[in-house]
Amino acid sequence: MGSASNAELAPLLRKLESIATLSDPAREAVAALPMTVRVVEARHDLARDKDRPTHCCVVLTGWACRCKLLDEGRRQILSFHVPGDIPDLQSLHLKVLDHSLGTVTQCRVGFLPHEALRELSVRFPDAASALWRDTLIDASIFREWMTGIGRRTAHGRIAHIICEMYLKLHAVGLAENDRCPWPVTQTDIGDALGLSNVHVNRVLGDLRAQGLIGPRERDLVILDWDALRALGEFDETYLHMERKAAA
Amino acid sequence: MGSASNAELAPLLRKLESIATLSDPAREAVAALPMTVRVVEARHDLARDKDRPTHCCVVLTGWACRCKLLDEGRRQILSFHVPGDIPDLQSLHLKVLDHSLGTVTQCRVGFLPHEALRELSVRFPDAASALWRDTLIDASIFREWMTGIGRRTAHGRIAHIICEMYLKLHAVGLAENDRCPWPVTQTDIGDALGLSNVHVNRVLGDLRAQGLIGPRERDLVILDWDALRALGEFDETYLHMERKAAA
DNA sequence: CGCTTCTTTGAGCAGCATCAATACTGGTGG
DNA sequence: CCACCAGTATTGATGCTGCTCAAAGAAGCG
Repeated sequence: MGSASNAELAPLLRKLESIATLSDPAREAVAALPMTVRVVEARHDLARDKDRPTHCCVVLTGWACRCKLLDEGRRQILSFHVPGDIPDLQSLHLKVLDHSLGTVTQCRVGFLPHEALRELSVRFPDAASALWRDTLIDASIFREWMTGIGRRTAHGRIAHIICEMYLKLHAVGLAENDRCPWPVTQTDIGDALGLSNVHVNRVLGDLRAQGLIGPRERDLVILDWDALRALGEFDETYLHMERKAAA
Repeated sequence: MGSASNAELAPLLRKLESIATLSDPAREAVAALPMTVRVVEARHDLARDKDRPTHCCVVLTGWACRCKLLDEGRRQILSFHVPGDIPDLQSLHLKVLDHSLGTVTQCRVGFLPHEALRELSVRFPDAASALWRDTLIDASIFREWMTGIGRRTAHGRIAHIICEMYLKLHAVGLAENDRCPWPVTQTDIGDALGLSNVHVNRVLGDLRAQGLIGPRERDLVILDWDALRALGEFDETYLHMERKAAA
């Protein structure tokens, strides 16, 4: 456990300022939020379905994801989260969690007491708006994923999520030069997109063979933006970004 | 066009009180919101993708839906809306619409100026919480639909949406005795669940043959709740209702 | 270097899409 | 009152997309 500090909260501030404009007092109030920090190993739960959390989590480093578990091991990943995200901000107003939250990679995670966030919201309406807006963008991404899963081909879905994750990472300074971290397994991608891991593998193979993305390595390399955008019918409006990037 | 009145706003109040608790002053402030009312015919747009609305819509009677349109006539319906719902509440904080909103049946629709809602939010924090909460439940339903489309069979998805719509209608007093209005076409259901209209027809036929729902008529009749719940793995937690029904 | 996790590849198949034709239903006007 | 019409529901035939099962490479890690 650590204690609150401006440095620790930098990812959150950068994220909020990539989607909204904060007044100086609001920014300072966010930076002064009490936060405890923990390092959580990869593939561990941060909160479970049916929990009644008293804190919200901020991802400071690493990737997290939210998911629902069904019968017979079926899993639906609902979202991926990168530094600056507050994946369970909705728990501020929905007492019971309707899904689980866990790490994908090892993460540094900050815990913000609901009480402090509620007080922030009442005292700084523009901070409240920024947080509300964050949850609305979250919902907008759900709509886009739903559309992909319901009505796009496997190739389109995968092209689309590549575009999305690159832009999300770029907005917080973690992607540059058409290259970004890609710590998720093909099974993760499948569970996010409603596909089997085997089929994800084959489609990624196709995209590589067609020169849209680079060969397998630690980072994902995007070789042909136009083709990916076209294949995934990608239109970034739904990300509702205020500015292009923070880096 | 009409003008604001308590009677017109009753569906909105009933909906908000089914998901949150309002203080007396907040309830009165909601009832005093300025609203213009229009009757909109079935299958007409209320707002379009890329619009920058200055009002939010409240459904007063009838059903509405939100959808995204893709190439080659593909369509994804994102949600269905019944009286009391504010389908585009997110436009209060997201300037550009990322999808369209239209009527399913003929509707009476109320239009609430963003300005009035923003003022309400600042003056009555518990009204703001209720509205924020409403958008969070919206998002929760998106997560559930995403899970269904991604990981449930066609039979499960259809069973699930039947359970969901019945409960939503029941919460605002529009469903009783395992019977509820069902004004959507099989193509609508398909576009909501990522299925073809033909397959929806076959699955509905199965559900009827197995005695889970009644024969085709104006209303949908639920004959076997337990079987539908099991088939759709339906767990209403995600609807985050505060009380069982208003009727 | 041995273990586990992840990726890759092959073979066979099932769920659901597509195309196409036929019935039904409610609403309309003569 | 009935014929007509548009939209919707139903049914059949066919085949593609993506699933399942299975096994063999790669890669990271202690």
